[in-house]
Amino acid sequence: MSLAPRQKVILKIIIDRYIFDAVPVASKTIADSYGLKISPATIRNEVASLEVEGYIMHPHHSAGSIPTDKAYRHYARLVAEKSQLSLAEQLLLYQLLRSTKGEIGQWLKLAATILSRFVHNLAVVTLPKMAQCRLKHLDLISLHDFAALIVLVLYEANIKKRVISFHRRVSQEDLTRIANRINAACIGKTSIEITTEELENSLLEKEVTKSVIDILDSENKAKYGRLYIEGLCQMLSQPEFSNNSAIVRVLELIDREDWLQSISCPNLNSGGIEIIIGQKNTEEALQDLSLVIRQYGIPGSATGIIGVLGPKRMDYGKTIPSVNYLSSVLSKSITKYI
Amino acid sequence: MSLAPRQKVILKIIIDRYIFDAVPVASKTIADSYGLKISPATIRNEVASLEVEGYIMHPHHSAGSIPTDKAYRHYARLVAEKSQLSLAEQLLLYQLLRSTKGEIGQWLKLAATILSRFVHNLAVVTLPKMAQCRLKHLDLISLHDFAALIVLVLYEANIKKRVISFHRRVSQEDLTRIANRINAACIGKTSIEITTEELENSLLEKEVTKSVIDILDSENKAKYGRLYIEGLCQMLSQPEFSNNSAIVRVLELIDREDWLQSISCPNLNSGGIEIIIGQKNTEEALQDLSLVIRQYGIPGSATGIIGVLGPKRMDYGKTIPSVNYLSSVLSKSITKYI
DNA sequence: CATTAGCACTCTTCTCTCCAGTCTGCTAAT
DNA sequence: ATTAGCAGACTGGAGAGAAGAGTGCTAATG
Repeated sequence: MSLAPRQKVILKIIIDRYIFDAVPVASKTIADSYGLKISPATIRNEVASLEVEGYIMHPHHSAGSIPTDKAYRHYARLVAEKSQLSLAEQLLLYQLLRSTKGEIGQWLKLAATILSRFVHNLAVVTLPKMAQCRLKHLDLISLHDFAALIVLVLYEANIKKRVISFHRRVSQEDLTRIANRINAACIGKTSIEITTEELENSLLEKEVTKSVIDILDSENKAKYGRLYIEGLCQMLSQPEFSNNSAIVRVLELIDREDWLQSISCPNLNSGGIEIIIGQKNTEEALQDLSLVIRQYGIPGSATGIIGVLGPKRMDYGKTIPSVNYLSSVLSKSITKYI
Repeated sequence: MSLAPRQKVILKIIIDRYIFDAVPVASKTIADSYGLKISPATIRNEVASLEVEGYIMHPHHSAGSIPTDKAYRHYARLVAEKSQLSLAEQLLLYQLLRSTKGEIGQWLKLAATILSRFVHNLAVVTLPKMAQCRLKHLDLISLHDFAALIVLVLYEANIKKRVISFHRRVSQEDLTRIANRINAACIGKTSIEITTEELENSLLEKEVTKSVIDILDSENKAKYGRLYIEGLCQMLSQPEFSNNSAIVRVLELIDREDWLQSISCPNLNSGGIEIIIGQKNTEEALQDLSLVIRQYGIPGSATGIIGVLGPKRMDYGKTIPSVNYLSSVLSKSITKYI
């Protein structure tokens, strides 16, 4: 059932207000502010039907109204279509993002920090990642006679390293020779394509190739690249986290490396923004929280995600366009690094 | 003034007990437990002199005793000399540490996780780092015509990368040639030694060399290598953090990248364990906490640190030998990676 | 018929008090 | 030197009461 226009206005006021000060909104407050020319009594009637429709609830009998998950979702859908950052805000974020150079990881971390400060919640950004990693360059560097460092440069400018041990002495010359051979044969290939090659002449070469495939495979298995999380204390300063069991729940969640992987985000691959509010979260620890995330990067090639985690009572009107904007900035700038 | 033997016993009981259950210790509790054959009244007399000496205090007039910073320091000094992990504990930690392979960062992170679970507090471990970084290997990998990825392998198996942009087209062949020349001339050198070289023939080579020096320099500037922090929620489950302003204070501290750098640890470079309790911390946010850290690695070559952060009321008897033991294990195993 | 004023009722929150429990500090006795 | 005993101090929780905020309902109003 659709809401009457005035109900929509009242609902919006309740949500805005509650997002602002985290206090249940009284009918008098609604009537007073915002120049609505109706009395508290009328508002109470409307609020009663909003409650029947499941958009608001009361924490106790004689308390003001607070929005339900349904209301937040309704609100977020509206906001996602309409809200944009002002030019000044866009410029601010853009300028802040330019203040580092060089390393993509540092830069994405900066992006997360900026986002978290801007929306006062926790920000997550992942390194961009290919669906199937391809080898760009291989180095073998002798550590000592019986061990070497494998350095793998992937497309997306990502670097993986691993130590490999040998049962016999191996010189740097041997290693260089093997690296050259593998580079010549495997550059641009995925782990599957490398397996089909039959380049292994020596046992050593075979061993190294196996490690390379192993590294590529383990990289492929991950849904996202390395995760940067910033602004924990931004989020935890929110009144929702005044009792510390809520804090511990969040900390335990993000202590787990894979928490982001287990969240299902159907819109993400199509490039849309994904807004998961409250109970809709499959992850139990997230059921009092909201997650706003979006993909960035070059679809089909390297993609990462950027997003915000916070209480359901987050400022969607600011958060959603911020994520959208930063996602597009990252998408454009990422080509520099790849 | 030195304490009488019985005072020492009582003091130890108070500290042990308070570390165990975080509740002020009453004279009756002391008398009852531990088979002391003296009455609460006698104990109260002794406690009174302990208070005069500054070893204990009372949170309010008729409350039990809690240890002061001075008491903790006294206690920690004793423990640091005597305590050792049991063989079973050593074996446990050792086995747990073997469960990963390949990448040093992952391994150190695992070490931090194990330590934090073991002592129920926050653990910090840094990547080992040379006082002066030396170049081990340089790679230049073309990203596109106008940009390349500089990959620097340092001793300590540490890898640094940076994107460099050019004003004209540069092919992979050019890059490889430059990389070979720089490798030939600079391997094993520090940033200072490289500057004195006069190998820059082309503008391009000059530019790359400058970047290399820059990367080495910025690496030199840092006091410690990359920091791994684990077990935040272990620490925050302690009763000391039941009010969340204490939590936010800690979070704000470790959000700052450089917090560890600003702590002065005179014992660290001589290889000893450093125990900084309460007010002795220069960092204000740490003044209610204790930090137990120690160097590991190969002095003069690559060294890192490993330590534990927790409330002053931490289990020094377990924490100190754990840090000691893990530091020595890391020192031995680190050679595999370097 | 939508709107509103008025009022009874509910629930929270703050403060105050009281009481039981805990523990110390002191004194006098051993 | 040690201890028993007791007064006094402080905490923490329970309970009561009052103030305040806000709703739901009803009846009146334009």
